Amino acid sequence: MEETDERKQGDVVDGPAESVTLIDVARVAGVAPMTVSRALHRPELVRSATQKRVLDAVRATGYVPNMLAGGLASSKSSLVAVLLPTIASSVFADTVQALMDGLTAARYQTLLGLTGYSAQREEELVEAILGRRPDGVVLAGTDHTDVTVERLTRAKIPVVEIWDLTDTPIDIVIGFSHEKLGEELARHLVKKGYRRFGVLTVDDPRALRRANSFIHELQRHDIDNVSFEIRLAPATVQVGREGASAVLEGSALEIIVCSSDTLAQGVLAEAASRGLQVPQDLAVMGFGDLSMAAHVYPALSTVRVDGGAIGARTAQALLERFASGDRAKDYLVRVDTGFTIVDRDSA
Amino acid sequence: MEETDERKQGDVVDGPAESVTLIDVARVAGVAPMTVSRALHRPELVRSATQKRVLDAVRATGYVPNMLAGGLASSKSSLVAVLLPTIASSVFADTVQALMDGLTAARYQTLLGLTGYSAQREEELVEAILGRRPDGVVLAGTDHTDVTVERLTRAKIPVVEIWDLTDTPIDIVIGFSHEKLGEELARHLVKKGYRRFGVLTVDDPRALRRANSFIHELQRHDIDNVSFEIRLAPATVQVGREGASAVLEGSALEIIVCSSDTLAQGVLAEAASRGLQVPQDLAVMGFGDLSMAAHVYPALSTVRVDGGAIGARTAQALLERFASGDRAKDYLVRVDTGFTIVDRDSA
DNA sequence: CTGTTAGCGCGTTCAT
DNA sequence: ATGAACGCGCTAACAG
Repeated sequence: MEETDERKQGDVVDGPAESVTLIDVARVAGVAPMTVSRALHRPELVRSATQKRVLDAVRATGYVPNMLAGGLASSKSSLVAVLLPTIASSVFADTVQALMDGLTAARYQTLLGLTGYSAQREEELVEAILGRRPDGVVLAGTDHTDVTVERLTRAKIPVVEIWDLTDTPIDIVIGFSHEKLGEELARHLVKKGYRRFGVLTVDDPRALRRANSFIHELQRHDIDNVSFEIRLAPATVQVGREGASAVLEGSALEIIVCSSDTLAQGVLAEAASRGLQVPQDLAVMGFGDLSMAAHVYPALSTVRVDGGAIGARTAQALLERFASGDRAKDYLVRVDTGFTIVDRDSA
Repeated sequence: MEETDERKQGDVVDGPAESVTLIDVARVAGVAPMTVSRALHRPELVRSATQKRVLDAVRATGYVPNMLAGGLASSKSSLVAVLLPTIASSVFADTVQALMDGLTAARYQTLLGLTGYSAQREEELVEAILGRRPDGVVLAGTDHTDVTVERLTRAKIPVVEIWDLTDTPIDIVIGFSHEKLGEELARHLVKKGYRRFGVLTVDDPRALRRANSFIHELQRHDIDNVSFEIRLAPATVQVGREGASAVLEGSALEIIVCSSDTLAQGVLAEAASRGLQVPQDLAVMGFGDLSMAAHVYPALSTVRVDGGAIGARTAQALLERFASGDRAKDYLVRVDTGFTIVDRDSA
């Protein structure tokens, strides 16, 4: 890392040095401050001639509205907080993109917080973030500390829990049931004739719930000897490969079910290095949204989730609430975005 | 998508309905509002007995400081804006993670904006975001509209341009030279004996600069017949695979240089489907930070960039500025984080 | 359609 | 170590 610090040349930018306020603009435009405010936010309430003079004054002065002041005065921040476990996990990428697209179009801005899969960290972040008086909060998952839930409830703003489903949401929940997914996947694979299963998962709470309900459903079909391996998050290809070794020890398996496409790729790599054909010798099941996986590994089966839909629906739900002025949430919304089992048949 | 809206059961949360203010806390604690403020922000200026009474009152009331009001009064928002082309491109994931880790530890919050590689969109976002009076701004790249640069300069706050290097930064720049990278890579590969090159890139500005300087340097070594293919961003594996087909048309190549690891994976897939051994029959060069690539494809060469270091260094630079009270930037900082050519030799 | 008054909740600056 | 007065920049609510 080469580093240089140098004196800056004497380049002074012309124009007003101090921050321009609404009052300055009003003075230049020859109107009252309130008229400037209106011209900017509710142009329909202002004569177009006045409107023009104001806009000219804004341009002339380089005025940038202070949203801290505006928010304080109006109790509306135009801010939405988004709390995710991590940004690394690409499963959330589409969701965030769609969510932000929707919010930005409606002139909302996004405050991002990273929880690292820790409910404790989420709790701290929620406290800090509520100080910003966001108009809404989006959280990944439904596992929160009691304090988090209480703070969120007291804030009396729309709260959306995503990428999961529950009968007792804080407010709005948009996602799918990880239990149902595990169950359906088990039934699907049993019906296809698989009997010797391996399960490889990281210790992310939602992944564990999928795995547990998967295994539980297998038991209902009298399949007990499942080779079960849990690794520490984050899920990387390397973890997948090492995990595959562990899972494959002992009895020969017909299929390994992974908690993510990334893990699955590691399993594929391990399979390849052992000379196993996928899916003939060993089938591999992933989970997620990594469109890459399907292209690179046509042999990989996966459970696909539409992260973009979750994000888009979340933005929509928030904007509806904002528009309706329902700052107090007096009805629940529960959207099941579902999932799709994408199966590469062994022939 | 199954959807349900249901009336909420009559669950009223106990505790104060309206927002608690500093004054309420002061009343409960039996002190002046100012003392509460101090107890919270500068505990060392308050007697520990008073301190305790205040904290008890805070807990009792469920008070959450209003940072809009605090920011307005103190002209300090504790907010850092981060503008990225996209969140999908995993190259930025490590950077954002490290940046936010550093900032969060210092109690700064992060406002995220997605520009979609559009300087115009960036300009609009900058305007909107400056209204929030952030204490600092982080931008990907150094290509901005004049208006963007002017607004940022006028804001008189630290501005960090990352993932690129320039002699004329707005303020701070932390990254590496894409031109130098292209040049060095060309020299490296020529020295290794390669002569028949293909280049596959997406139209992201920085990728194009790498590609152009790469090709230019090849020309200085009398290599002109480079098979050059530009595709529309975003870079996906699918694009990589299709692009590979295009690049491979015409004369046989010894190596294909890609603008990202993701594209490279598509090229690898295409190579495999043509029965080409990598790197013996065809070498493939990627770019980025996708640790996955190296594990899944040991045959893939790449130019590795330490995104985490960029993020960490950016946080550090910002925090230094904040601490020094240098709201007006009167010196330039230029950090070259460099890059590493990781070569899988053909034997 | 436009102006006036009042205050959002907090921190700065003095005084005590 | 603590308190009182003032204002940050803006908008709600009303008046005209």
